[in-house]
Amino acid sequence: MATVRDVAALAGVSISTVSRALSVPGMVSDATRERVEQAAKKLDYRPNPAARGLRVGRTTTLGLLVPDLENPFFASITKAVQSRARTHGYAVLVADSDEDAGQELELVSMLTAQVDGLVLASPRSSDLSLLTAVDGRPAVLLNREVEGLASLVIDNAGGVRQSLSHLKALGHRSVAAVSGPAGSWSGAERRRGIEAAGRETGVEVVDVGHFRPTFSGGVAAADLVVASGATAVLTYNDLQALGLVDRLRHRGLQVPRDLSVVGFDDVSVATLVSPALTTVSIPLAALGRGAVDRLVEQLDRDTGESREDDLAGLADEDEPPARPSLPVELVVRGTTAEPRPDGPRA
Amino acid sequence: MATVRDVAALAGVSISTVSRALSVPGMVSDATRERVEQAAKKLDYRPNPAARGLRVGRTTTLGLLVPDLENPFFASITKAVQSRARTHGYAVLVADSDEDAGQELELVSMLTAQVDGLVLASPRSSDLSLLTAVDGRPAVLLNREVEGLASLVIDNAGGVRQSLSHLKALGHRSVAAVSGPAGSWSGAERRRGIEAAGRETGVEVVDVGHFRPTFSGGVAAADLVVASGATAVLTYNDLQALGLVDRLRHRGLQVPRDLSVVGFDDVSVATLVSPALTTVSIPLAALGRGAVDRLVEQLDRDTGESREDDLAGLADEDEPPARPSLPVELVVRGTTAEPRPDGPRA
DNA sequence: ATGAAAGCGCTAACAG
DNA sequence: CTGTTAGCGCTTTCAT
Repeated sequence: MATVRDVAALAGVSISTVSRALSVPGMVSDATRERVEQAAKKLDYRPNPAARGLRVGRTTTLGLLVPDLENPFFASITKAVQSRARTHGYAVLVADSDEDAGQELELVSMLTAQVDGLVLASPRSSDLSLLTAVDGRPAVLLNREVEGLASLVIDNAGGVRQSLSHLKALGHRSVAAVSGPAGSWSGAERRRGIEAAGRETGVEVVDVGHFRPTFSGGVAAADLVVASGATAVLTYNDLQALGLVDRLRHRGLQVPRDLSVVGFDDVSVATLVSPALTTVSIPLAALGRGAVDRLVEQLDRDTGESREDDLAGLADEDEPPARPSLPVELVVRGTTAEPRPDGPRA
Repeated sequence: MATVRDVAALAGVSISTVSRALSVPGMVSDATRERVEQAAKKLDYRPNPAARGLRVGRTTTLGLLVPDLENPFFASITKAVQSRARTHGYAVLVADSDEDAGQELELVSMLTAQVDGLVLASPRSSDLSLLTAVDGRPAVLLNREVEGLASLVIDNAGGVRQSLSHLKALGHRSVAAVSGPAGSWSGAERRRGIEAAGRETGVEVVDVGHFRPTFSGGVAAADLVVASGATAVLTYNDLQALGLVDRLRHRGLQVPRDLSVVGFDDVSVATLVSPALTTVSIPLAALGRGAVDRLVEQLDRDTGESREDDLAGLADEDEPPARPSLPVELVVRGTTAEPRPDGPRA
């Protein structure tokens, strides 16, 4: 690989001129800048990011930690994050913790050494572990809130509220709720949201317990849902909904005739099955982008923090930037309908 | 972050001793090593990878380039690659080209500067572009072969052969084939394989043309398949198969009663639909692992190439390491059955 | 076995 | 506007 020296030699200037011509173009004469640029192009010169990073103290690399890349939710997040990071000039190091809290923490400290900031998607570790692992370094939590850390979340409560309203409007009076994993932050949020919405709307909510956020989790929940006597069900996520529908079919029950089903996430398979799944759509791309933007903000602040000085600083402290949860949207497809006139089950 | 100097100061030794104690433990006395290790732990010292990289000339980072992270095939590859890379001590930089050949090439040259080697998964660019972009640097192609580059592929021909044999055994005599994107290397491989297998088995193969490797691509192909009069169809991938089945259903045709369908890839949704898809299963994890292993081999060779010298070197040249395509396996599920006794369609 | 010093490629003072 | 120089954190001769 060509270095500054090679370019400098070819252009007949010093290495610092090369550096300047390429990064602060306004600081050199047009003539030399031209020559340097040509020399650089001719040698296919690319500044060594490691060397620059060492000098400047920034790696222009972000770290992204996800629990499972094969989960379409995180695949989309990853796609959005790396795309947005690139537009900001950052590369992204991806690490998959395999849903393991221990590995998660280790990965955080591995990544920490080689990145400027971290995006932690749905981390499984405890609040405290997370706080100490991050240890004040730039980081943004996705789909999780921890006091003291920047985070970006979706409107979980709003999502389940929309679902319940939809079901009520169809005429359902008793709705089952399948909860997600016991440790899930968003699961807890949604459960709370469902209960609140149930009270508000006067719809009876029957919690059938915690189930894994997978197809088989949904299969396992199905029979309890049927036994509950509810005419509709809200699952923790789409995969569960799919498993539930499948189990129902095997039992000879039809969706939505015998039971209405609403998922959460709107993963792409939701439209590939029939009937297509009624579910809550999450702005995945916006989530990923937002996380990167927030992280880059932090990074920029750390760098050029002495701009408008105390005035701007104080204003910021008085009114911290609004940090709303991202809106979600119920999308009604084929798995919801009016309840059977003659009672809950077949 | 703590540096070597901090550790050296705390341990009361020189910085070079710290470096040695931590990387070549056998080169320092047990006593000092102990002290250095304790100091390092106490300060939570982590060698700065960028600095080490600058000195040693290796970044211990690998680059992975994929066309689309949201495609479950590549999500799995990514998961496997980053996992395997970690066991070899490498971090991985992920870049998504959005199926765009132009971006792909640009990303290769961006990544090149900050990684030791590249894994290029199903690259869309031309052979020549790829060759010049890689330009002799360590790289491994996944799911694509280019003369002059290391690559790892699956047995595409074997997969379609198994599919066709299965259909023939069920009694099918005329099978439609939906091709993938015109530029796809594996698509071409499969098409060739189908034709060869057709000749061998005496089954008539009707190519209905190229379609996008997506659900909608399958929907679009469905009517041509029906019109072809074939009693079964081989699609380019599972997503197509799903779309095809869906379109068939809308036309009032049943799978597998009216038409048998075989996909390719065995993505996880294949089992989530009903009937579950008969498809060709690919060893995703092995593919990802294999690519990393091959890349790391190259890297190690470049480093310590003067081990057994000419003898080993010559032996290697005479007999290049076996590079077989990875075996695939047909998994028969619900979308294939005997053809209707009374003719191809309903 | 250990320390001193050079230097990886780059940028940011500091001269001129 | 441009050149010289120091030094980011680390490994690796080269001495001792």
